Amino acid sequence: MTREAYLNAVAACPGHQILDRLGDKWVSLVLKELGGGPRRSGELNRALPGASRKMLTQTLRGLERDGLVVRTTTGGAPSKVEYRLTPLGASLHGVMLEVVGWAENHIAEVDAARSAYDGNC
Amino acid sequence: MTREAYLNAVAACPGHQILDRLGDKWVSLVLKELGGGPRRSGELNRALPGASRKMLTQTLRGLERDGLVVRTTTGGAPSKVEYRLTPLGASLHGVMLEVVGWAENHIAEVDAARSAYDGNC
DNA sequence: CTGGATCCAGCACGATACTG
DNA sequence: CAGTATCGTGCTGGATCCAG
Repeated sequence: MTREAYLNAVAACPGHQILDRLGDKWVSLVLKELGGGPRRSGELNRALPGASRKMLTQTLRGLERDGLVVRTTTGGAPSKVEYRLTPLGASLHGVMLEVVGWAENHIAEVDAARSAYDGNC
Repeated sequence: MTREAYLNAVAACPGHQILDRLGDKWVSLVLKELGGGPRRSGELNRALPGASRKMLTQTLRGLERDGLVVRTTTGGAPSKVEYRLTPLGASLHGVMLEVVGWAENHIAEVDAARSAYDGNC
């Protein structure tokens, strides 16, 4: 019970919610893609060959729900749907880029540490 | 095969590796805890009641392997183990704090968006 | 005190087929 | 073209027991 309460507290923590989102496998990729401008659903599918349509939709729904992405439907026979970042989403994208920047600057150290660790056992 | 190749490419991306780490449920909590100074294993267990010892160890091993955390054993009968952040780890901790800061500044907007989304259905 | 090994349940994800 | 529903499965993570 204590555990459950603790877990709830953790889940309610703002930082954790966002960290969770960013950690989500596809969120960062979608954010990155959308950071380059609005995209159609099909374009995202093609740009992210590793993501099943299910996951893509799921991810986009989540982002939409959080107000990070806007979904625009231009209903026609060949339905067209466009996704684009909201200002809020763009802002988060910016933060994400900082993390990515850190990663690129320090990945060498991490790799070195990994090699050392694996080598020494 | 294309998918697999793509997934490998994604996995190899520095940004993704770090994002994955930060997104890991316990990493952020451990980082936060260790950001307050070195901790003994038992202390971490008590500080993070939601984490099973298995996950804690697993998480710490990962961080250690990445050179973000140092594990110091003072072998005695009652073995004592201390974990503390490396400079690299502290650096990542700083980046994480930026994300957390963003989260705290914008969580209200996210919550509002969620309410609106859930309300309209 | 620390942490590895094992067993098992829950769920997250992918594939497929179907609606509009 | 865009999205949903269903089903099967592989992996993640928790509980427990055991060793140093």
